Amino acid sequence: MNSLTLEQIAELAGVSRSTVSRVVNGHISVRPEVRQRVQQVIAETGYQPHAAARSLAGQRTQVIGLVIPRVIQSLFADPYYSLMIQGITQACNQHDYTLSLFLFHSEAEEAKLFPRVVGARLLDGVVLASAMVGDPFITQLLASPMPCVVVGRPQDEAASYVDVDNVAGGYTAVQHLLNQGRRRIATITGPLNTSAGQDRRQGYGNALRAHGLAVAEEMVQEGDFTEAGGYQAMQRLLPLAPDAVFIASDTMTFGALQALREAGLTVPDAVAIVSFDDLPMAALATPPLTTVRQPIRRLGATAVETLLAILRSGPSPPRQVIMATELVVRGSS
Amino acid sequence: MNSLTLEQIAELAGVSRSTVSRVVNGHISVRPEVRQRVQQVIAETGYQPHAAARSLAGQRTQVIGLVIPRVIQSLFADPYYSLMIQGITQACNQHDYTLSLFLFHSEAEEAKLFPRVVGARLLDGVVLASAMVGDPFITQLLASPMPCVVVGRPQDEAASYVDVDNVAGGYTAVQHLLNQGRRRIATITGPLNTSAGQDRRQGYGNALRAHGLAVAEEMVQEGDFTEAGGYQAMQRLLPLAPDAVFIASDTMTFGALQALREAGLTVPDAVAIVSFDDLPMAALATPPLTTVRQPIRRLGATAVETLLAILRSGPSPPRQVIMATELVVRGSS
DNA sequence: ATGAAAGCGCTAACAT
DNA sequence: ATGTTAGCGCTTTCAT
Repeated sequence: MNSLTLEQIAELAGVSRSTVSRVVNGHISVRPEVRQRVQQVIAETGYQPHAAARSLAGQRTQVIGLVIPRVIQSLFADPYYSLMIQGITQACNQHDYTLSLFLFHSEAEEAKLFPRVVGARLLDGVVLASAMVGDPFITQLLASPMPCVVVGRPQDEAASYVDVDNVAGGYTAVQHLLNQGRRRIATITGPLNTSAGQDRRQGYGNALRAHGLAVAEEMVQEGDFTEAGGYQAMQRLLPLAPDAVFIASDTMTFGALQALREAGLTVPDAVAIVSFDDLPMAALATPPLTTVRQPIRRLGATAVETLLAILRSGPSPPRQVIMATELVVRGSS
Repeated sequence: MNSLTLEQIAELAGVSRSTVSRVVNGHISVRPEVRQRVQQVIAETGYQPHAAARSLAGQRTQVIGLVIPRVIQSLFADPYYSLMIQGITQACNQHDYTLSLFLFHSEAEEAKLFPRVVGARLLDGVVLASAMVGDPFITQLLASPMPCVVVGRPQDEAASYVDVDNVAGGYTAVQHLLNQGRRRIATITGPLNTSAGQDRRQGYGNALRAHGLAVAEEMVQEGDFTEAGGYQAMQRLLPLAPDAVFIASDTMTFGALQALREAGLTVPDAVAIVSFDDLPMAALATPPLTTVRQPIRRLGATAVETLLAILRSGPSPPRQVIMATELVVRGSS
């Protein structure tokens, strides 16, 4: 079906190579009738341009990378990533870009693959997700000339990024609990070396302080965004007898619910819970979760679109998009 | 850091372009001292070959594709995919291949992207996952000259594939329930247009028949591998008062447990459950799940390795790998 | 063992 | 509006 070249199409259509190239790339300066004829031949033959030849001559690959540095393995299993990837692929498909996936399992892999990611010119740009603050890969990547959009809030404020307003999300969650009359409000945070972990914890503190309450450090337990981590963090919290917990992800909440069940505590009567994400499973939990919804798919799609905008019109000024969250009230609070 | 070309490295090392190329590609016919000198220069300069130029001249891209046709969106959120992707990326990283991800959200996208996947020569080969039986994309793909390994059991027996023994897995699960003295054993199947759905259901039937029991069609409820689907299927099963259920995926089991809780039925006392996958969450459920473990990561890695074997030594004979499952007994049975 | 040279299939600047 | 031409950076015969 296809090892035709531009040259052959040109011959079949009785025009030059350049004209075919112009048609393929949608340039304007081609007479409609000629364009028509060429398109006809292309359709009949099933001609498909050779990607490598195009990249070589044209200096762009139409490929972008999704880079996920050193996720803890169980963390990547969070449906969060699947949803983000769905948004990313959808945007790529729509804009005729191909997505390459770089998932690193160790620092050694990061180091080994870094040159290939930035040096082999096989990527026009990169979406960087779920980076731990201070990961050397990110630092290097942002310092390189490779166009890059971070999903999350990078330390480097000159970087382009797409994020949800995690501080506001955390604030809203805790405010909701306060409004319900809860006062012994604990939190299970995400990893505090991620921006999402930090920011949601910040929102928790802000809300308490806004209501004249102090943050008790023992009421703040760090989790790791996994179900097992949520379970353990909740167990550490139980002796403190909180009447509510803000948990920084739905997945951790599933683990925390388990710990509460084992302790014989009912939700929301004994302990109210608000969590974060609104995964598809959140509505199906027992009880259904009150949770701060973030638009995960759109986050992924927006990251791609932001990257494409940078590819079109240059890296400056950095593009920074903050998306809103929305509190979804269900049975757990 | 890098827009060096082979030519420049050659000059710096005082050799010809060809020699540098030989060193880069590990050919034998280079004097050790020369090789050394060239490698030195490469290391010092951080030279990285240009991927597109290489592909164009060398006829191979060192990129493979992971193609997932038309998943229902919520299905892709199953941690199963994350785990498989982890195995796939790990194998790719190890063998210096890049992975491109093609995730289709509609038949229109499949049709639009098919020519790019097989025609643009940007892929050396393809791993095809989670295909529905009879999906036109698969038919076309297997008919094309693109080297391909299916994860699952394709209809076309001439295709190369990697799968777990789903029939045996289902059999073992149900046999376990029979051994516990259960007799009213129902099943919630996967989608019956997938090979995994079909085969696990087959194993269920085989086990019943082996014990002299007949399959009652109303005890077989089709699910869709999602939690919501499991919930609904279990609700349909409740009026039939099964004393055990074999559920074809852990994710569906989470939904089914919810339905049982709402009905006030205890697991395993009133209803015993065996499911399939052994996701990380399975051990944390209430109760912990008895489940048929399948080596999801290794499945992904093996698919890649099988594909690379085909790339090395041709498509025939088709390579077909069947991996074993293992029953993990926990609290739900 | 090494170098010279001919492409791989395309884009884009230039010429017409 | 269209054709001509010079690369893009590499691999791979073919000489030597």
